[in-house]
Amino acid sequence: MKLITRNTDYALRAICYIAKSKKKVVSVNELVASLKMPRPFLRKILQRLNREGILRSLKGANGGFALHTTAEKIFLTDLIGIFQGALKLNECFFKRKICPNKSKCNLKKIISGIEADVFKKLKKVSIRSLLD
Amino acid sequence: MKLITRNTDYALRAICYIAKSKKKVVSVNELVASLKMPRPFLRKILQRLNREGILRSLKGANGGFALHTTAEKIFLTDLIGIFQGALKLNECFFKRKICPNKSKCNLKKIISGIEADVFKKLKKVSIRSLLD
DNA sequence: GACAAATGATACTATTGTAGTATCATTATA
DNA sequence: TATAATGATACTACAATAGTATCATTTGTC
Ligand code: FES
Ligand code: FES
Repeated sequence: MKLITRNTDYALRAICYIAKSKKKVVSVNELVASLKMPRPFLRKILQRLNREGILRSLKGANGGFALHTTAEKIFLTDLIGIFQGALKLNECFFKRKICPNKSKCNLKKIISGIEADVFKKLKKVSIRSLLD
Repeated sequence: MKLITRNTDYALRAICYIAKSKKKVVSVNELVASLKMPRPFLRKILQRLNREGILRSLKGANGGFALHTTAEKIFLTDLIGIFQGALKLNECFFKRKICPNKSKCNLKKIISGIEADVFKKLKKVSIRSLLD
């Protein structure tokens, strides 16, 4: 079971790199050279981050990607939300229908509690806090 | 992201059913009729649980499955371990090699903490505690 | 002993989610 | 206008999950 998939992880590294960079705007070329990630995959990820408002992009020569906001305001939960969908540890499988048990199910209560807890912790993790 | 996959979930329900049943030994027929799960899939799961020492099986007419131990001694983490492998939320993707950063990586520390916490909570959940 | 009712073992298929590629269009700078 | 960048989109590859199908073996009952 993975809490963080590869695209989230790559996104994280790329954003951290950009945040640490002297230059505001960083090209995919530079990112690929430094982070050793597959270029087309990384491009897809960065384009997505641009669409989602985490990064902003500049086209044309000398173009690249920059933070749209600051490292303090980007959270791990944002990235997980984008690339992995809402965190849902919890889902009743009972015949794939809405479960008649839902309200009294013990398991659901337990898992929901864990989920809330995990989310609370992840929500505190900003890019800034990962930069050392 | 799923904390509990379908085979773990089915295993859980089946074990609970057997634990609640008046009869010690319950046949797949009865389980399928009551729990409405796909029969061959459930069989595969039960056979696995037998091999893993959670259930014991009785072959031949009037055969079926019974708990190998008591409901107090079977934990959610056992089932997750069997069907989903060791819980590892955490794994550095850096070029798939062992990461040189491992010791100082902030992200790793955070995720490891969360993992330990989740595991601690799941470890407390016995089948008994799910029976109402 | 024959038959029926059960599980054991094993190999196969289907679906989904993740990971990654390929290509062409568009934009900005020099 | 050539070039260096991103935008958009469609496609392929791989792995994990979910499920099926079949035949062999064991056991109780008539
Ligand atoms: S059995 Fe449906 S939510 Fe638990
Ligand atoms: S970067 Fe390798 S463990 Fe975090």
